[in-house]
Amino acid sequence: MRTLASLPQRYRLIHKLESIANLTEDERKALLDLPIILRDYATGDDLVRDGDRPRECCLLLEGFACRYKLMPDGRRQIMSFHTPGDIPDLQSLHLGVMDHALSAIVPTSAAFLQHSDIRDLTQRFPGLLHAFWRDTLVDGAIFREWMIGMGRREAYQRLAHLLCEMMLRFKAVGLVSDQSFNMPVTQAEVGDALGLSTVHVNRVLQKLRENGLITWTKGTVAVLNWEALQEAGEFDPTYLHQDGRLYQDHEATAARI
Amino acid sequence: MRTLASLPQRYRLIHKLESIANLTEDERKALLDLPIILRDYATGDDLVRDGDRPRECCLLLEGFACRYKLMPDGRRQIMSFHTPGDIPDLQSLHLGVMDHALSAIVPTSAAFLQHSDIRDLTQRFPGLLHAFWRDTLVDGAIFREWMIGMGRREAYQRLAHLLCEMMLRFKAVGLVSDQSFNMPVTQAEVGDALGLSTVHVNRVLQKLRENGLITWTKGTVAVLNWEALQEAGEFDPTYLHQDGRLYQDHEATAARI
DNA sequence: CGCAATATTGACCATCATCAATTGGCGTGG
DNA sequence: CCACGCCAATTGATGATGGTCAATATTGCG
Repeated sequence: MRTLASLPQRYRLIHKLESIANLTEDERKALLDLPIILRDYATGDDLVRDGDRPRECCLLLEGFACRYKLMPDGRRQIMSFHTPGDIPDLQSLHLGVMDHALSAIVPTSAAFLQHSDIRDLTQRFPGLLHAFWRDTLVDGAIFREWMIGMGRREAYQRLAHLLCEMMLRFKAVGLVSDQSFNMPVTQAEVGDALGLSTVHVNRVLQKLRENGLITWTKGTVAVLNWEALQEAGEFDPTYLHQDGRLYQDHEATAARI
Repeated sequence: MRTLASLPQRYRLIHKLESIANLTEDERKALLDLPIILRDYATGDDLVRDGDRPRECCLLLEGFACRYKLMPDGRRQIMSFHTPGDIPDLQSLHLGVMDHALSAIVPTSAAFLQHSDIRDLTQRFPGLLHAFWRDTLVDGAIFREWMIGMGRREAYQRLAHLLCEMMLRFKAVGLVSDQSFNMPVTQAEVGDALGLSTVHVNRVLQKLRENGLITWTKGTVAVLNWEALQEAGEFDPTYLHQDGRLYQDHEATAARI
């Protein structure tokens, strides 16, 4: 049986969890010993479908995914974006039925962890149980923040805020370099996430560029003026609860593994 | 030291939890033995404030509360409504800092449970730990549904959807009789929850009444046509995951296999 | 009875959606 | 190598949902 330890991306989950909780050496080891099933997906494929009753959770290794729900008329609301290191359907551990779907936005590979294995793990390591619980709570906090955006922020702010959030989340898994990160989503997808039309996303994006806040080409976002971007989005990172460890040192963590 | 068992509303929490999970006799008893601190609040008071680092969770006994966040310009976004039986800040068990506030919408009384007592309880009763975790996950599912509403549903649908949700949630704690329930919120508060202006809430409300779907006087909502209301809100109750007993059976079955 | 909060109504306006057309990038097959 | 096709990005024009402002009723309550 294959385990997480056999993968080149094995450190992603550890980084992610350590961005929100503190892990012991034993816990790190136990995580890496998790048996996995690898699966690859093409753009647009569903990893988990609305209505499913999963018996496994899915750890993203490469690519980019989103959770979404379709309206009866076919329109789509995207509820979250997910980077490598995320376990977007961790909730399925305790909510039997999926009330939304998870799909790959670009070619994506994922490691599937059996619920039974996770239950076993969290029984042996209560610290991991709390880390996972905490992860689902941060998830909820992000939903709340998106609600605020859609309810009370206008398009320009909303987009700026999303970019700030993604910047920090990518940073937490070591995927930001030189103030840029890979954000491989179409403007239509951004619209579905922010509750805006594609056309409007395009126009607002142009303003962000005109104002010298960002650059966004070929799926790569470069933040030119972090201060101004935060201000434009009224961004306060508290809700991300990325305070698992005060000072993160990814190099050190990577070296240990 | 006072315990939950000494209160007339002691069964609210049990009802609530049993609407989403299955409790054993021992677990029910242990819940009722929780030491509590009682506090009463007037309309508009904060039970928990943005930025707090709580060491206790708050179980609503009477009244009605909401979680909200203020924008820099003073506008407000309400992120959830809470009925007696809810523990709206259960998340504070694992997220140190409050990223929003909790306030009383009408005179409200609450029983505060120390984090340490809850931790103790969940250590002795893993079933309760899972029930609490599940509760926070249902919370998240409701946030997602509200996001969908604000992103993709227009005002009329949005309001109808909210009423459907509240109906089922009140039902779960035994607070619906004769297709009516107490919804003591102003139109301004509904607006802050749905991302609408007070004026628009008023107009949409009138349409719901004109169409014979509901009545809403003196804080009491009467649902005149449940079918039509669900249809108007495109309401699908799956996301409330009010299938605690069913679900637990599946889990137990799964565990046995 | 009278104040204050809430609900209601009307007029006007802004953000953003919709529709439609054009451009540009890129891979594929001839 | 180029034409074709497809998808994403872009632009323009028009309109609708819902916001804002302001005034007036209504209700609750001390």
